[in-house]
Amino acid sequence: MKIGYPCINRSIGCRGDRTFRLASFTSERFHQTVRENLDCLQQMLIYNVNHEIRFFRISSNLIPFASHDVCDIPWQSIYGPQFREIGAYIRTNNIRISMHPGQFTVINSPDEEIVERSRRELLYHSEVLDLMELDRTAKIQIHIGGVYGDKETAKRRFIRNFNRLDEAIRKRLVIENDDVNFTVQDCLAIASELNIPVLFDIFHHKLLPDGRSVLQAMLDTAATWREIDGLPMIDYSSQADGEKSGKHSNEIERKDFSYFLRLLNVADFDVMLEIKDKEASALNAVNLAASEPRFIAAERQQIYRWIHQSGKTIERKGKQHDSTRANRRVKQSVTA
DNA sequence: CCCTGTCAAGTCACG
DNA sequence: CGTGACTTGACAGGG
Repeated sequence: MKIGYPCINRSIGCRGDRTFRLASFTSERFHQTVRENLDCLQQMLIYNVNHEIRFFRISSNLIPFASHDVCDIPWQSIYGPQFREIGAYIRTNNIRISMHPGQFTVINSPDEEIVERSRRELLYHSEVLDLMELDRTAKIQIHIGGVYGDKETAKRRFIRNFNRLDEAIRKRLVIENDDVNFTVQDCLAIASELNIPVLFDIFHHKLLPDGRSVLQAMLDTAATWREIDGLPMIDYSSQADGEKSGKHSNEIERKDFSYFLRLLNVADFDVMLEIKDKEASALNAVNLAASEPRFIAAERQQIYRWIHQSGKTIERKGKQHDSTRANRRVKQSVTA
């Protein structure tokens, strides 16, 4: 198991996701920002290795406007040497890498132009990973997309459009359950047709359950990852205390995470912590995992209940207007 | 310095 | 119909 955090490190004084306004796009501005982002990426990776954090999500902002018409700069060749250097560091230190394109990447859209823009955005992501010469365990995770009033048709269109994507994209693409439209079950159905992995998001699953227990969802999604894809990835986060249902918590909750850790004894994953305070939680998580306490019999019942909560205890936002009540319910179901 | 309107992109739900 | 939310709030202009 590796533990990681997404995109930015808040304690080293640089960010790897600097960008600028489209209106202020110039060659100078572009190069300045890309240099800054790549240098910072190297610093973040070094920080991670020094702190035993061996999983990292690279920001989609690494190369701003990379897939936009405005960008005719051959960044692939210009920054090729630095990409190879970063890739060598990643391989040497056995770091797992993922990327997660934005919500504008929708390959099941009925609008062909949106599909094409999405393809170009995905191509940019695959180029970054290819330039680093990473094997196909470096993944690009996306959601299925929109429903457009007919989920089955939307799923069929995802499958059809996936098959039209470049091989460089297809070999890295993994699909993730979301919190409003497509469940783990939906993703598994699509994945079995396309023979691609499903990345399990545990928090989304609690917000949009499909009847599976957390453990069952972990086992079923893990089974979609072949040897060549690497260890299954999982997105871990939990409910922000006292906030609207669906909001990620600001820091890791030790108890919830320690229960989660027990499940990793059953099915091994690389764990991405989608938590606001980033590397701070990753450090905590690494320490918690390192000091993984022995399984205590007295906790068996609690852990069993945690494993088997299907998510029905959490109301969807919107249907539950009294969010504090929903949040209290979430908390109870986790800590009961 | 601080304030704030706005930002490449899509979809959906809320009010 | 306008706004917020989403993997990540930050940029940029004005006071």
